[in-house]
Amino acid sequence: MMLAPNAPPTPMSEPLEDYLETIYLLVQEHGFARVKDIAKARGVKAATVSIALRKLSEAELVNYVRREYIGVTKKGEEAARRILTRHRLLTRFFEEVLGMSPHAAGEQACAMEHSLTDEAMDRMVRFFEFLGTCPSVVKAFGQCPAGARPGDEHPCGVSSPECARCSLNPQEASMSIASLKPGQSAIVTQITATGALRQRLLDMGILPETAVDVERSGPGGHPLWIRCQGARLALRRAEASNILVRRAS
Amino acid sequence: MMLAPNAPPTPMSEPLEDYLETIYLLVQEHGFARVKDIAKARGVKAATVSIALRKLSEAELVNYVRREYIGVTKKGEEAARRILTRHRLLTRFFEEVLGMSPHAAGEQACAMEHSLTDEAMDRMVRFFEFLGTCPSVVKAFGQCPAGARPGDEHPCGVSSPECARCSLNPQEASMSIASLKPGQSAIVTQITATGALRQRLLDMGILPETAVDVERSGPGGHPLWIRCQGARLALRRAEASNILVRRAS
DNA sequence: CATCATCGTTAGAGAAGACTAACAAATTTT
DNA sequence: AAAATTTGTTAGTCTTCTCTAACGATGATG
Repeated sequence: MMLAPNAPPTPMSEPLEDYLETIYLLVQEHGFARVKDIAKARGVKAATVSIALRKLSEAELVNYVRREYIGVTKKGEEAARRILTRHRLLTRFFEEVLGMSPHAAGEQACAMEHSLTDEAMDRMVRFFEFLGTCPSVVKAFGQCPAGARPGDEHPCGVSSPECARCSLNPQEASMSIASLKPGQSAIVTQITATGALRQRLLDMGILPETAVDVERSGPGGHPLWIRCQGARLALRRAEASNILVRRAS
Repeated sequence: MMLAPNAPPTPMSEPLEDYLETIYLLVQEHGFARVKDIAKARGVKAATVSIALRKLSEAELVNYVRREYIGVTKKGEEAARRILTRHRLLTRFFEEVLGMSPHAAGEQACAMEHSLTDEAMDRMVRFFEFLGTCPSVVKAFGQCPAGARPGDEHPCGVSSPECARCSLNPQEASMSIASLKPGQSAIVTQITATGALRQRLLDMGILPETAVDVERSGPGGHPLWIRCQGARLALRRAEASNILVRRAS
């Protein structure tokens, strides 16, 4: 299976990863990124950002000529999305599973996003895939009163009829993204790929419960263009068939 | 409620926290800690450890005279146990919940232990308390084949008879550690305390599924001495009654 | 068009953490 | 007891990230 060789990303320092992430987000949100805004977002002085930009530029992660437009390169975009995906995944864990506030969950995710290994990320995604099809688990946890003592009445008996996976029409449930038509939207439910391909798809931001829009879908060997988390991605059909979705409701 | 004022621990840098943690573990394991061993454990040169020791000493976290015995102060022990408890908690999550190998789980925990907030820790402990009484959840996740597709046959329907909490004899299930006799051992199942007391108990290493041994248990107002994770702790009865245990099997 | 405010850059400094090299102290061998 | 090895310390250097201060460049305004 011919794949982009999954270039071992040059190890980047945490601050630099943060700058790259910030720049990516600013460009996505406002169409441009200024030194001043980056500095404000990261809580540092402009001078510090200037230096960081030079380093990111040397590493070919951002396109940038002194005093001019700041853009993220192809390579930089990949790295930024990699971090951002980890951020999203961790935030969801702290928010949806542990029940923290969006703000606290985001802060916690920020602190941990740099050190989440590929393996841990993979497992966490599987956990979400599992929870997504058996949501009664998290529900039971959420309803379980915090201070409850053993023996207390509480709703921990979850029954399988609630299990979305079991009660789903298999035809509908196992739809792959490759079977969608241009213009259609869907929600990722599961990534069935394994190994390097799985990691690559995850790094691109394809996580369970992520919205994807199909933009172009050629027949046969043509790639599938999708939008996911604000970015355009091209997938081969062999890759796309490993992404299961449900139609957006 | 008169409590140790829960001194806002002087913010310590990550490397220093790591040194302190290492020293604590070495002392606990071998009875002493040498510069050489600390350096080896942390993967740095002895010279670097020397400097770190001076800083830890200035912060009154370790007792240490040049070229002499290296010991951890009371204050240092508290800080070390705080980190170590986070380490244990995260390791358990990656190992028991996500199913990673002990080694990979430990590495991942190491990287994250410094940034786990009090709130996230609290919520995570609650999650474990929940899982401890409803183990079928993790079991179902573990058995759910990784690549399974929706519609596949799989064991996600967990029934409440498996719920330990529901089927436990309430009398036995809600035993507090305060009701144990000297010499008896038990496993923590739940910490019912809230707020600062809860945080303090957690920081001392009292987590669900942790073994505790009662050493001395005076009647009435006398404190309860327990061993937990290799350390001796003195608890007031009011504190101890907030720790629920089951007898060690 | 001249002036002024804003924005970005450079230069210089400082803290933290690590390293190497040289040296001092302690322990073990011979 | 002397020599050799091991262990720990100090001094000096390097890198990374941050800051302040001073200085250009850009663009808006009177």
